[in-house]
Amino acid sequence: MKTSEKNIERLLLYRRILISLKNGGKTNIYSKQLASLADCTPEQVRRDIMSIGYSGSPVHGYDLKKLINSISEFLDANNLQKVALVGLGHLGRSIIDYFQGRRPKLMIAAVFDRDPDKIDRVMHGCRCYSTEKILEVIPKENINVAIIAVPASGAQGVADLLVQAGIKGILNYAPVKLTLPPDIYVENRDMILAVEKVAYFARKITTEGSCT
Amino acid sequence: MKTSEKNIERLLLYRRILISLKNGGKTNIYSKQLASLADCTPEQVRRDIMSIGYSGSPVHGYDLKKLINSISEFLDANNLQKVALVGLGHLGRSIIDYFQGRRPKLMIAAVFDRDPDKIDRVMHGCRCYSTEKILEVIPKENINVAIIAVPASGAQGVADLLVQAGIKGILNYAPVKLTLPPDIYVENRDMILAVEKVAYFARKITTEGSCT
DNA sequence: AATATATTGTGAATATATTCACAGTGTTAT
DNA sequence: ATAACACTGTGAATATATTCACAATATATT
Repeated sequence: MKTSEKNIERLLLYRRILISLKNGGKTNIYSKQLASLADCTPEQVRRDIMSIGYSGSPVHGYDLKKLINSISEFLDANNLQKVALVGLGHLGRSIIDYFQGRRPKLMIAAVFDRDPDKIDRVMHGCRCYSTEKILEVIPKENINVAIIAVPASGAQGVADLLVQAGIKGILNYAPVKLTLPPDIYVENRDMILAVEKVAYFARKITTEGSCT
Repeated sequence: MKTSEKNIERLLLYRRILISLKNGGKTNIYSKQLASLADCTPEQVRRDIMSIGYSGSPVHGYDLKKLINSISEFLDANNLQKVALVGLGHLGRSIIDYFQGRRPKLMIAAVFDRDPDKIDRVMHGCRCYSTEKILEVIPKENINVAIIAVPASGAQGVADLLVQAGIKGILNYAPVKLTLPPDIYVENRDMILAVEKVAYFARKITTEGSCT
Protein backbone atom coordinates (compact mmCIF):
# COMPACT_ATOMS: atom_id res chain seq x y z
CA MET A 1 0.00 0.00 0.00
CA LYS A 2 1.03 3.58 -0.65
CA THR A 3 1.50 5.53 2.55
CA SER A 4 0.37 9.13 2.70
CA GLU A 5 1.43 11.92 5.03
CA LYS A 6 -1.57 11.23 7.19
CA ASN A 7 -0.68 7.58 7.52
CA ILE A 8 2.78 8.52 8.68
CA GLU A 9 1.47 11.06 11.18
CA ARG A 10 -0.87 8.51 12.67
CA LEU A 11 1.78 5.82 12.80
CA LEU A 12 4.09 8.19 14.66
CA LEU A 13 1.33 8.94 17.11
CA TYR A 14 0.44 5.27 17.57
CA ARG A 15 4.04 4.49 18.37
CA ARG A 16 4.19 7.20 20.98
CA ILE A 17 1.00 5.91 22.60
CA LEU A 18 2.06 2.28 22.38
CA ILE A 19 5.42 2.97 24.00
CA SER A 20 3.80 4.69 26.90
CA LEU A 21 1.33 1.84 27.35
CA LYS A 22 4.16 -0.66 27.21
CA ASN A 23 6.03 1.28 29.88
CA GLY A 24 2.86 1.06 31.94
CA GLY A 25 3.08 -2.73 31.78
CA LYS A 26 0.53 -3.47 29.07
CA THR A 27 1.40 -6.29 26.66
CA ASN A 28 -1.27 -6.11 23.98
CA ILE A 29 -3.92 -3.83 22.59
CA TYR A 30 -7.02 -3.84 20.38
CA SER A 31 -7.62 -1.50 17.48
CA LYS A 32 -10.58 -0.04 19.31
CA GLN A 33 -8.53 1.00 22.33
CA LEU A 34 -5.71 2.45 20.27
CA ALA A 35 -8.22 4.30 18.11
CA SER A 36 -9.79 5.91 21.12
CA LEU A 37 -6.39 7.00 22.45
CA ALA A 38 -5.32 8.33 19.06
CA ASP A 39 -8.66 9.95 18.28
CA CYS A 40 -9.45 8.04 15.17
CA THR A 41 -11.47 5.01 14.12
CA PRO A 42 -10.57 1.36 14.70
CA GLU A 43 -10.72 0.79 10.94
CA GLN A 44 -8.10 3.44 10.40
CA VAL A 45 -5.87 1.84 13.00
CA ARG A 46 -6.23 -1.56 11.39
CA ARG A 47 -5.59 -0.23 7.91
CA ASP A 48 -2.55 1.75 9.01
CA ILE A 49 -1.12 -1.29 10.75
CA MET A 50 -1.90 -3.41 7.72
CA SER A 51 -0.06 -0.91 5.57
CA ILE A 52 3.22 -1.56 7.35
CA GLY A 53 2.78 -5.29 6.98
CA TYR A 54 2.11 -6.19 10.59
CA SER A 55 -0.88 -8.24 11.59
CA GLY A 56 -2.55 -8.98 14.88
CA SER A 57 -4.64 -11.81 16.25
CA PRO A 58 -8.43 -11.69 16.28
CA VAL A 59 -8.27 -12.83 19.86
CA HIS A 60 -5.41 -10.97 21.48
CA GLY A 61 -5.34 -7.95 19.24
CA TYR A 62 -1.84 -6.62 18.65
CA ASP A 63 1.24 -7.55 20.61
CA LEU A 64 2.59 -4.25 21.91
CA LYS A 65 6.26 -5.03 21.68
CA LYS A 66 6.12 -6.55 18.22
CA LEU A 67 3.90 -3.79 16.92
CA ILE A 68 6.21 -1.08 18.23
CA ASN A 69 9.12 -2.84 16.57
CA SER A 70 7.29 -3.13 13.27
CA ILE A 71 6.32 0.52 13.30
CA SER A 72 9.85 1.57 14.18
CA GLU A 73 11.32 -0.61 11.49
CA PHE A 74 9.03 1.10 9.04
CA LEU A 75 9.52 4.67 10.24
CA ASP A 76 13.08 4.88 11.47
CA ALA A 77 16.44 4.99 9.78
CA ASN A 78 18.67 1.99 10.31
CA ASN A 79 21.34 4.13 11.84
CA LEU A 80 21.27 7.39 13.69
CA GLN A 81 19.80 10.17 11.58
CA LYS A 82 21.24 13.62 12.25
CA VAL A 83 19.31 16.87 12.39
CA ALA A 84 20.51 20.46 12.17
CA LEU A 85 18.88 23.30 14.05
CA VAL A 86 19.24 26.87 12.83
CA GLY A 87 18.42 29.61 15.31
CA LEU A 88 19.20 29.53 18.99
CA GLY A 89 16.72 32.06 20.28
CA HIS A 90 13.97 31.06 22.68
CA LEU A 91 12.37 28.86 20.07
CA GLY A 92 15.56 27.03 19.17
CA ARG A 93 16.34 26.40 22.79
CA SER A 94 12.86 25.08 23.45
CA ILE A 95 13.20 22.70 20.51
CA ILE A 96 16.40 21.33 21.97
CA ASP A 97 14.73 20.95 25.36
CA TYR A 98 11.65 19.22 24.01
CA PHE A 99 13.42 17.06 21.47
CA GLN A 100 16.97 16.12 22.33
CA GLY A 101 17.35 12.64 23.76
CA ARG A 102 13.72 11.65 23.21
CA ARG A 103 14.14 9.55 20.09
CA PRO A 104 16.86 6.91 19.89
CA LYS A 105 17.39 7.17 16.13
CA LEU A 106 17.32 10.94 15.81
CA MET A 107 19.59 13.60 17.21
CA ILE A 108 20.25 17.28 16.80
CA ALA A 109 23.87 17.08 15.74
CA ALA A 110 24.59 20.68 14.85
CA VAL A 111 23.23 24.04 15.86
CA PHE A 112 23.72 27.30 13.98
CA ASP A 113 23.17 30.91 14.94
CA ARG A 114 24.15 34.31 13.60
CA ASP A 115 24.82 35.85 17.00
CA PRO A 116 28.59 35.89 17.70
CA ASP A 117 27.93 35.60 21.44
CA LYS A 118 26.39 32.18 20.96
CA ILE A 119 28.98 30.76 18.64
CA ASP A 120 31.08 28.01 20.17
CA ARG A 121 28.80 27.71 23.17
CA VAL A 122 27.76 24.13 23.81
CA MET A 123 24.07 23.27 24.32
CA HIS A 124 23.06 19.76 25.38
CA GLY A 125 26.23 18.48 23.87
CA CYS A 126 25.98 20.36 20.56
CA ARG A 127 28.38 23.08 19.68
CA CYS A 128 26.83 26.16 18.15
CA TYR A 129 28.36 27.14 14.81
CA SER A 130 28.14 30.37 12.89
CA THR A 131 25.44 30.29 10.23
CA GLU A 132 28.21 30.76 7.71
CA LYS A 133 29.46 27.29 8.51
CA ILE A 134 26.28 25.60 7.24
CA LEU A 135 27.82 24.69 3.89
CA GLU A 136 30.81 23.20 5.59
CA VAL A 137 29.34 21.38 8.59
CA ILE A 138 26.17 19.82 7.14
CA PRO A 139 27.81 17.73 4.44
CA LYS A 140 30.67 16.80 6.76
CA GLU A 141 28.27 15.55 9.44
CA ASN A 142 26.04 13.92 6.83
CA ILE A 143 22.91 15.73 7.99
CA ASN A 144 19.80 15.62 5.79
CA VAL A 145 17.14 17.22 8.03
CA ALA A 146 17.00 20.77 9.35
CA ILE A 147 14.81 22.82 11.63
CA ILE A 148 14.48 26.52 10.91
CA ALA A 149 13.87 28.58 14.06
CA VAL A 150 14.97 32.01 12.98
CA PRO A 151 12.88 35.18 12.56
CA ALA A 152 10.77 35.50 9.41
CA SER A 153 13.21 37.85 7.73
CA GLY A 154 16.10 35.38 7.79
CA ALA A 155 14.25 32.19 6.95
CA GLN A 156 14.42 32.12 3.16
CA GLY A 157 18.14 32.84 3.15
CA VAL A 158 18.79 30.09 5.65
CA ALA A 159 16.61 27.68 3.68
CA ASP A 160 18.55 28.37 0.48
CA LEU A 161 21.81 27.67 2.24
CA LEU A 162 20.45 24.48 3.77
CA VAL A 163 19.32 23.17 0.41
CA GLN A 164 22.65 24.03 -1.10
CA ALA A 165 24.28 22.09 1.73
CA GLY A 166 22.29 18.99 0.81
CA ILE A 167 19.37 19.09 3.25
CA LYS A 168 16.32 17.13 1.99
CA GLY A 169 13.74 17.82 4.71
CA ILE A 170 12.99 21.12 6.43
CA LEU A 171 10.83 21.77 9.46
CA ASN A 172 10.07 25.47 9.21
CA TYR A 173 8.88 27.39 12.27
CA ALA A 174 9.35 30.81 10.74
CA PRO A 175 6.16 32.56 9.66
CA VAL A 176 6.94 32.65 5.94
CA LYS A 177 6.19 30.37 3.04
CA LEU A 178 9.53 29.20 1.76
CA THR A 179 10.26 28.93 -1.93
CA LEU A 180 12.24 25.77 -2.53
CA PRO A 181 12.99 23.16 -5.18
CA PRO A 182 10.27 20.53 -5.55
CA ASP A 183 12.42 17.64 -4.34
CA ILE A 184 12.73 19.10 -0.84
CA TYR A 185 10.18 18.08 1.77
CA VAL A 186 8.96 21.02 3.85
CA GLU A 187 6.74 20.95 6.89
CA ASN A 188 5.54 24.40 7.90
CA ARG A 189 4.79 25.10 11.54
CA ASP A 190 3.89 28.72 11.28
CA MET A 191 2.91 29.89 14.76
CA ILE A 192 0.92 32.88 13.65
CA LEU A 193 -1.22 30.89 11.24
CA ALA A 194 -1.69 28.22 13.90
CA VAL A 195 -3.10 30.67 16.41
CA GLU A 196 -5.34 32.21 13.77
CA LYS A 197 -6.67 28.81 12.79
CA VAL A 198 -7.49 27.79 16.32
CA ALA A 199 -9.05 31.18 16.96
CA TYR A 200 -11.29 30.72 13.93
CA PHE A 201 -12.59 27.34 15.05
CA ALA A 202 -12.91 28.38 18.68
CA ARG A 203 -15.07 31.25 17.55
CA LYS A 204 -17.19 28.97 15.42
CA ILE A 205 -17.79 26.72 18.42
CA THR A 206 -18.46 29.64 20.72
CA THR A 207 -21.00 31.25 18.44
CA GLU A 208 -22.62 28.21 16.83
CA GLY A 209 -22.15 25.09 18.89
CA SER A 210 -20.07 22.02 18.06
CA CYS A 211 -17.83 21.59 15.01
CA THR A 212 -15.10 19.49 13.54
CA MET B 1 -20.14 25.91 0.57
CA LYS B 2 -18.89 24.06 3.60
CA THR B 3 -15.39 25.10 4.57
CA SER B 4 -12.97 22.49 5.79
CA GLU B 5 -9.82 22.85 7.88
CA LYS B 6 -7.75 22.84 4.75
CA ASN B 7 -9.77 25.64 3.22
CA ILE B 8 -9.21 27.73 6.32
CA GLU B 9 -5.49 27.01 6.38
CA ARG B 10 -5.14 28.05 2.77
CA LEU B 11 -7.22 31.17 3.24
CA LEU B 12 -5.01 32.21 6.15
CA LEU B 13 -1.96 31.67 4.02
CA TYR B 14 -3.43 33.56 1.06
CA ARG B 15 -4.16 36.50 3.31
CA ARG B 16 -0.63 36.58 4.59
CA ILE B 17 0.74 36.49 1.05
CA LEU B 18 -1.74 39.07 -0.23
CA ILE B 19 -0.94 41.50 2.55
CA SER B 20 2.73 41.31 1.81
CA LEU B 21 2.10 41.85 -1.90
CA LYS B 22 -0.12 44.79 -1.12
CA ASN B 23 2.59 46.30 1.04
CA GLY B 24 4.88 45.85 -1.92
CA GLY B 25 2.59 48.08 -3.96
CA LYS B 26 0.70 45.48 -5.96
CA THR B 27 -3.00 46.17 -6.54
CA ASN B 28 -4.35 42.97 -8.08
CA ILE B 29 -3.46 39.35 -8.58
CA TYR B 30 -4.41 36.31 -10.67
CA SER B 31 -5.23 32.90 -9.27
CA LYS B 32 -2.22 31.46 -11.04
CA GLN B 33 0.21 33.81 -9.31
CA LEU B 34 -1.31 33.34 -5.90
CA ALA B 35 -1.33 29.58 -6.42
CA SER B 36 2.33 29.56 -7.20
CA LEU B 37 3.14 31.62 -4.10
CA ALA B 38 0.93 29.45 -1.90
CA ASP B 39 2.08 26.17 -3.43
CA CYS B 40 -1.25 24.99 -4.69
CA THR B 41 -3.26 24.99 -7.90
CA PRO B 42 -5.08 27.95 -9.45
CA GLU B 43 -8.33 25.97 -9.28
CA GLN B 44 -7.93 25.59 -5.54
CA VAL B 45 -7.35 29.29 -5.17
CA ARG B 46 -10.42 30.11 -7.20
CA ARG B 47 -12.59 27.64 -5.34
CA ASP B 48 -11.39 28.85 -1.95
CA ILE B 49 -12.09 32.44 -2.91
CA MET B 50 -15.47 31.43 -4.28
CA SER B 51 -16.24 29.74 -0.99
CA ILE B 52 -16.03 33.01 0.91
CA GLY B 53 -18.31 34.70 -1.60
CA TYR B 54 -15.78 36.97 -3.24
CA SER B 55 -15.37 37.09 -6.97
CA GLY B 56 -12.78 38.54 -9.26
CA SER B 57 -12.75 39.83 -12.78
CA PRO B 58 -11.69 37.71 -15.74
CA VAL B 59 -9.55 40.55 -16.86
CA HIS B 60 -7.95 42.02 -13.77
CA GLY B 61 -8.05 38.97 -11.59
CA TYR B 62 -8.67 39.80 -7.95
CA ASP B 63 -8.43 43.22 -6.40
CA LEU B 64 -5.91 42.84 -3.60
CA LYS B 65 -7.46 45.21 -1.13
CA LYS B 66 -11.00 43.95 -1.57
CA LEU B 67 -9.91 40.34 -1.47
CA ILE B 68 -7.95 40.85 1.73
CA ASN B 69 -10.99 42.52 3.27
CA SER B 70 -13.29 39.70 2.20
CA ILE B 71 -10.98 37.06 3.59
CA SER B 72 -10.60 38.97 6.85
CA GLU B 73 -14.31 39.44 7.16
CA PHE B 74 -14.70 35.72 6.77
CA LEU B 75 -11.88 34.65 9.08
CA ASP B 76 -11.71 37.25 11.81
CA ALA B 77 -13.83 38.07 14.78
CA ASN B 78 -15.68 41.37 14.67
CA ASN B 79 -13.96 42.56 17.77
CA LEU B 80 -10.65 41.74 19.35
CA GLN B 81 -10.37 38.05 20.18
CA LYS B 82 -8.27 37.28 23.25
CA VAL B 83 -5.84 34.41 23.64
CA ALA B 84 -4.30 32.89 26.76
CA LEU B 85 -0.81 31.46 26.85
CA VAL B 86 0.15 28.86 29.45
CA GLY B 87 3.84 28.31 30.04
CA LEU B 88 6.50 30.98 29.97
CA GLY B 89 9.57 28.88 29.30
CA HIS B 90 11.60 29.34 26.16
CA LEU B 91 8.72 28.17 24.02
CA GLY B 92 6.17 30.47 25.59
CA ARG B 93 8.45 33.42 25.22
CA SER B 94 9.13 32.62 21.59
CA ILE B 95 5.39 32.44 20.95
CA ILE B 96 4.95 35.91 22.38
CA ASP B 97 7.83 37.19 20.28
CA TYR B 98 6.58 35.65 17.06
CA PHE B 99 2.92 36.39 17.61
CA GLN B 100 2.17 39.43 19.68
CA GLY B 101 1.24 42.50 17.68
CA ARG B 102 1.19 40.70 14.34
CA ARG B 103 -2.56 40.29 13.96
CA PRO B 104 -4.90 43.22 14.56
CA LYS B 105 -7.86 41.14 15.76
CA LEU B 106 -5.97 38.72 18.00
CA MET B 107 -3.96 39.30 21.13
CA ILE B 108 -2.38 37.32 23.88
CA ALA B 109 -4.25 38.84 26.78
CA ALA B 110 -3.12 36.64 29.65
CA VAL B 111 -0.08 34.54 30.39
CA PHE B 112 0.14 31.83 33.04
CA ASP B 113 3.07 30.01 34.59
CA ARG B 114 3.68 27.82 37.60
CA ASP B 115 7.03 29.34 38.47
CA PRO B 116 6.64 31.84 41.34
CA ASP B 117 9.59 33.86 40.02
CA LYS B 118 7.70 34.68 36.85
CA ILE B 119 4.41 35.58 38.44
CA ASP B 120 3.52 39.26 38.20
CA ARG B 121 6.30 39.93 35.73
CA VAL B 122 5.06 41.78 32.67
CA MET B 123 5.94 40.50 29.18
CA HIS B 124 5.06 42.57 26.10
CA GLY B 125 2.32 44.20 28.10
CA CYS B 126 0.83 41.00 29.57
CA ARG B 127 1.06 40.28 33.22
CA CYS B 128 1.99 36.72 34.11
CA TYR B 129 -0.48 35.03 36.44
CA SER B 130 -0.11 31.90 38.51
CA THR B 131 -1.56 28.85 36.78
CA GLU B 132 -3.99 28.65 39.67
CA LYS B 133 -5.64 31.82 38.47
CA ILE B 134 -6.78 30.25 35.18
CA LEU B 135 -10.32 29.64 36.40
CA GLU B 136 -10.58 33.20 37.59
CA VAL B 137 -8.87 35.20 34.84
CA ILE B 138 -10.07 33.45 31.67
CA PRO B 139 -13.80 33.97 32.18
CA LYS B 140 -13.21 37.47 33.49
CA GLU B 141 -11.21 38.44 30.41
CA ASN B 142 -13.60 36.58 28.12
CA ILE B 143 -10.86 34.47 26.54
CA ASN B 144 -11.86 31.48 24.39
CA VAL B 145 -8.53 30.39 22.88
CA ALA B 146 -5.46 29.05 24.66
CA ILE B 147 -1.94 28.00 23.77
CA ILE B 148 -0.33 25.26 25.82
CA ALA B 149 3.44 25.61 26.02
CA VAL B 150 4.23 23.60 29.14
CA PRO B 151 6.22 20.35 29.43
CA ALA B 152 4.46 17.11 28.50
CA SER B 153 3.82 16.14 32.10
CA GLY B 154 1.75 19.21 32.90
CA ALA B 155 -0.22 19.52 29.68
CA GLN B 156 -3.29 17.39 30.40
CA GLY B 157 -3.84 19.06 33.77
CA VAL B 158 -3.58 22.50 32.22
CA ALA B 159 -5.93 21.49 29.41
CA ASP B 160 -8.56 20.28 31.88
CA LEU B 161 -8.40 23.57 33.72
CA LEU B 162 -8.66 25.55 30.51
CA VAL B 163 -11.74 23.66 29.41
CA GLN B 164 -13.29 24.16 32.80
CA ALA B 165 -12.58 27.86 32.45
CA GLY B 166 -14.53 27.97 29.19
CA ILE B 167 -11.81 27.73 26.53
CA LYS B 168 -13.11 26.39 23.19
CA GLY B 169 -9.92 26.17 21.13
CA ILE B 170 -6.52 24.87 22.20
CA LEU B 171 -3.21 25.08 20.39
CA ASN B 172 -1.14 22.38 22.01
CA TYR B 173 2.65 22.42 21.70
CA ALA B 174 3.24 19.80 24.39
CA PRO B 175 4.18 16.36 23.07
CA VAL B 176 1.11 14.55 24.37
CA LYS B 177 -2.25 13.69 22.90
CA LEU B 178 -4.78 15.50 25.06
CA THR B 179 -8.01 13.87 26.10
CA LEU B 180 -10.78 16.45 25.88
CA PRO B 181 -14.53 16.79 25.36
CA PRO B 182 -15.60 16.57 21.72
CA ASP B 183 -16.80 20.15 21.49
CA ILE B 184 -13.33 21.56 22.00
CA TYR B 185 -11.19 22.26 18.98
CA VAL B 186 -7.58 21.12 19.40
CA GLU B 187 -4.65 21.72 17.11
CA ASN B 188 -1.61 19.67 18.02
CA ARG B 189 1.84 21.00 17.25
CA ASP B 190 3.89 18.25 18.73
CA MET B 191 7.54 19.09 18.07
CA ILE B 192 8.85 15.60 18.49
CA LEU B 193 6.39 14.10 16.02
CA ALA B 194 7.09 16.96 13.62
CA VAL B 195 10.82 16.24 13.55
CA GLU B 196 10.16 12.54 13.15
CA LYS B 197 7.83 13.17 10.24
CA VAL B 198 10.26 15.40 8.40
CA ALA B 199 13.06 12.95 9.08
CA TYR B 200 10.99 10.15 7.54
CA PHE B 201 10.30 12.04 4.33
CA ALA B 202 13.83 13.42 4.10
CA ARG B 203 15.10 9.88 4.29
CA LYS B 204 12.70 8.73 1.61
CA ILE B 205 13.95 11.47 -0.69
CA THR B 206 17.58 10.77 0.14
CA THR B 207 17.32 7.06 -0.51
CA GLU B 208 14.77 6.98 -3.33
CA GLY B 209 14.52 10.26 -5.15
CA SER B 210 11.63 12.72 -5.20
CA CYS B 211 8.42 12.44 -3.21
CA THR B 212 5.38 14.35 -2.06
C1' DA C 1 -18.47 -30.93 20.86
C1' DA C 2 -21.28 -27.27 19.74
C1' DT C 3 -22.38 -22.41 20.45
C1' DA C 4 -21.56 -17.68 21.48
C1' DT C 5 -18.33 -13.97 21.46
C1' DA C 6 -15.05 -10.39 20.22
C1' DT C 7 -11.78 -9.28 17.27
C1' DT C 8 -9.01 -8.82 12.84
C1' DG C 9 -8.52 -8.06 7.81
C1' DT C 10 -10.56 -6.26 3.87
C1' DG C 11 -13.78 -5.64 -0.40
C1' DA C 12 -17.18 -2.45 -1.36
C1' DA C 13 -19.59 1.85 -0.55
C1' DT C 14 -19.35 6.40 0.64
C1' DA C 15 -17.51 10.87 1.51
C1' DT C 16 -14.20 14.35 0.72
C1' DA C 17 -10.79 16.85 -1.96
C1' DT C 18 -8.64 17.94 -6.14
C1' DT C 19 -8.18 18.51 -10.97
C1' DC C 20 -9.96 18.81 -15.68
C1' DA C 21 -12.14 21.19 -19.14
C1' DC C 22 -14.68 24.66 -20.98
C1' DA C 23 -18.38 28.28 -21.35
C1' DG C 24 -18.71 33.12 -20.20
C1' DT C 25 -16.46 37.67 -19.70
C1' DG C 26 -14.39 42.03 -20.58
C1' DT C 27 -10.20 44.14 -22.66
C1' DT C 28 -6.90 44.97 -26.03
C1' DA C 29 -5.25 44.91 -30.70
C1' DT C 30 -6.30 45.08 -35.35
C1' DA D 1 -16.42 46.60 -35.17
C1' DT D 2 -14.52 42.35 -34.89
C1' DA D 3 -11.27 38.89 -33.50
C1' DA D 4 -8.03 37.17 -30.38
C1' DC D 5 -6.71 36.77 -25.77
C1' DA D 6 -6.23 35.50 -20.84
C1' DC D 7 -8.69 35.06 -17.17
C1' DT D 8 -12.64 33.58 -13.84
C1' DG D 9 -16.32 30.49 -12.25
C1' DT D 10 -17.90 25.99 -12.11
C1' DG D 11 -20.10 21.32 -13.58
C1' DA D 12 -18.23 16.99 -14.21
C1' DA D 13 -14.58 13.63 -13.68
C1' DT D 14 -11.15 11.83 -11.02
C1' DA D 15 -8.38 10.76 -7.08
C1' DT D 16 -7.89 10.11 -2.28
C1' DA D 17 -9.45 9.00 2.36
C1' DT D 18 -12.69 7.13 5.41
C1' DT D 19 -16.30 4.21 6.92
C1' DC D 20 -19.40 0.27 6.48
C1' DA D 21 -20.24 -4.39 6.76
C1' DC D 22 -19.08 -8.93 7.06
C1' DA D 23 -16.40 -13.34 6.44
C1' DA D 24 -12.65 -15.59 8.84
C1' DT D 25 -10.51 -16.67 13.20
C1' DA D 26 -9.51 -18.39 17.69
C1' DT D 27 -10.88 -18.59 22.26
C1' DA D 28 -14.16 -19.13 26.18
C1' DT D 29 -18.48 -21.15 27.73
C1' DT D 30 -22.00 -24.39 28.18
